[in-house]
Amino acid sequence: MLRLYDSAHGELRALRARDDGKLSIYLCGPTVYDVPHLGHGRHALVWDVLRRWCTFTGLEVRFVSNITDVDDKIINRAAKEHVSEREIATRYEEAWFAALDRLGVARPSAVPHATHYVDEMVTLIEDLLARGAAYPLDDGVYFDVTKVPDYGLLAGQALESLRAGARVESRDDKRSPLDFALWKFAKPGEPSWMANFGPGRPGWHTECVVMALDLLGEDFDLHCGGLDLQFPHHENERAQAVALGRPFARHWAHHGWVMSGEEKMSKSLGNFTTLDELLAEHDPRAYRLLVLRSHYRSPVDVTPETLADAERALARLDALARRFALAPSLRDGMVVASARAWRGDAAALYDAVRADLDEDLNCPAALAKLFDALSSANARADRGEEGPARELAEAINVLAGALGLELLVSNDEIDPATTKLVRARDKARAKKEWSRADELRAELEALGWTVEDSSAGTVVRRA
RNA sequence: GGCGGCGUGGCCGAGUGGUUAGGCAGGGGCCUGCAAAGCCCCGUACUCCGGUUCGAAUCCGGACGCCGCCUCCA
Repeated sequence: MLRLYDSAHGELRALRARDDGKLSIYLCGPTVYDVPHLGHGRHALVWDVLRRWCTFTGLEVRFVSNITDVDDKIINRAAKEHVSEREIATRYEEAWFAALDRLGVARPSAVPHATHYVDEMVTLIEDLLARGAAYPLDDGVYFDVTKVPDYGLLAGQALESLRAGARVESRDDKRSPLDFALWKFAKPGEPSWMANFGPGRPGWHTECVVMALDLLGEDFDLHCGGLDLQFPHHENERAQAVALGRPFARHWAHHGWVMSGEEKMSKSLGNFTTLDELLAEHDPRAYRLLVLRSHYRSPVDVTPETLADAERALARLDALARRFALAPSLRDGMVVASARAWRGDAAALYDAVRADLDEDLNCPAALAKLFDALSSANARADRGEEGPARELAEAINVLAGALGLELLVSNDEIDPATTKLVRARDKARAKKEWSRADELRAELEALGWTVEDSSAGTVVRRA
């Protein structure tokens, strides 16, 4: 049974699903007004790993993640570029999925777009108005946070203390400075939808609550996202559901930041690296490995050094794949459990990895087990224990794949000129012409190949 | 001001009352024509000060330092 830290209760809790054998997850997706950065990458990777692992262990996972395609930031950008909001949203949604595809993040089961759910949002706001949990002002409809007795649950603070700390410049006529806009009345030139309380557009917090309830139903299992969304976004989603008397997420989980040096990486600080910039220089798997090597709730420091470190660790995994000629594990997307038939060391490895992941998704500990096993597989092969070594290597391959980390045997195209050099070198080595063999190796390396000798002769791959 | 997190060996990073985390880098060795890959061995770390305990990096108290949330943010 998977236990996860539940942000609403501040403790580890068994993830008890509404329906046996199934898991419903909602992840707040991006507001598509700019290209994704490393923080978005971690956000996507962390929950991709959870989803993959749960799928691997036999759960049927429904994973919903939205696209916020109407928002102030999209409107502002559209105005700046003199193009439509729709054009901005489409452009950056494409950029989002392009980057996530490269990271090997599986597409969600469903990707609701806020603009397709406006009618449902209007209905929800009408309901809140009817219940007296919302009230109109001249620029929009607001939610009355005092109508939710445990408002502040996710913030970990009582309403009073939140109010005292409120830094937001507040309209005097809001009942509480923490009241938030459910609906913003239309301003000239902005996209708007009809509603009997006045034309306008939905507030962000209303979008997610509607889409989550519509696609996953009441009392769905897990709502996750970044720590920065815990308050106020998730608090406010929940508040609306509570005010409506509709059970919302059973569990809440939040992941930590990507740090750039000592600071949180964020748009507002302007210290972010885009995913495209990262992927131009690094194997996407290296970023996944780097992310997996810290606990999802801790900050992860992304620097050239930590990336290089992850790349070299990845090279060891690939070397294992080469040695045992392992087949790619992700050919069909998700790896589904094949661990039941495992015996011996492979079974023990699976148990150990599962124990780590079951305890709040402890990926760093699980990876440590995989690396232990990697050494063990190589050592056994060195000793000539081919069978057990191979079984273990294959288990490592499958388990890494279950985390979305695919081990790869390089399949570089080898051009005729290179083949010629390789053959010449093998010939020289056969005749024990060592200096000639070394010259040819240097030539190959100058052409960008990594050269290794094996029992089958010279093997090259792209450095 | 309120709330929360963190401080582990050269670097990254788990753990959390007694037992090797793991990776990267470094040193030594084996293998190899030499390399590469791989294997073996090695460093014996937990911010500081008190306390609890047979025993604390791990619990409690305090100090110092760093970070975050309370405003858009993954």
